Amino acid sequence: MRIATWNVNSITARLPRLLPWLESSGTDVLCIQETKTNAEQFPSEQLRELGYESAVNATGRWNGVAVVSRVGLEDVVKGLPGDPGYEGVEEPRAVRATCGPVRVWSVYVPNGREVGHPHYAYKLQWFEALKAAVADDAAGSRPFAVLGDYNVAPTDDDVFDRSLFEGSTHVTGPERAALAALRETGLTDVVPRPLKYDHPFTYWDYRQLGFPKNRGMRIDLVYGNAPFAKAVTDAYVDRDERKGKGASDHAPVVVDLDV
DNA sequence: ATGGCCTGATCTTCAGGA
Repeated sequence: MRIATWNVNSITARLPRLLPWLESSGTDVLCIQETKTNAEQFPSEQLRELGYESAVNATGRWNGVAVVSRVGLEDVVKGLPGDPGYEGVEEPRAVRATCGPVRVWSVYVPNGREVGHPHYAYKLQWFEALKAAVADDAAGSRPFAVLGDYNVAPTDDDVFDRSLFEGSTHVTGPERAALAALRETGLTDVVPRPLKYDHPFTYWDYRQLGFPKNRGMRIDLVYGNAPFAKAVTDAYVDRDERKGKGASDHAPVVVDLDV
């Protein structure tokens, strides 16, 4: 089984690349983030024509997540139990589904904006809710993974230049501690291999030649439980999908499983 | 080749991204 996660930065804008990529890559299950659409405008019908069912949690121009699968789609849960919400509003940042033998969450962790900003506190609270929501499955015997845009670089090697991130979000102790706490539930960071260069970056800023200069970050992560991690036969970043016109600023992370 | 931001809405400017 081939499973992937991809922050598409608008599924409407990305559709001309997403649909061919699903087929050419042979992806069975795709976790999508930043659909930037509401559920009604999500291209469920076009995906269905390719043989994929969709579970969508999306409400408008911001955020939005989905799981699309051609190997079954059951037990759908839209939204994170215990989601703290931001300024009193719960945002569409999580959706869960069981796809054949594997259960997945597609998550879009809050950005945090700046250290000390209310959005940063929200980010840390959201991680706590995520941990509570996945703990049982993380410790379970069914292959299970939380895939998505975590908006945290787990180590200093996961950013192109640590010195440029001093005082910034995505690299702080509390954010990395939240990742560590999540792993304590029984999850392992399934680190993909890079297809080029030394670091498996998954995001490159659109600005200032970020991609050609490989000024990237690894913030799109696959956290799998023990049965999931044991079944992994390969994992890589499909950086080719970051190339050219009409690319998202994130590349897909692809994982092959023997399940 | 991989080339100096992109997206959608509040729409000719802006918020948000990270």
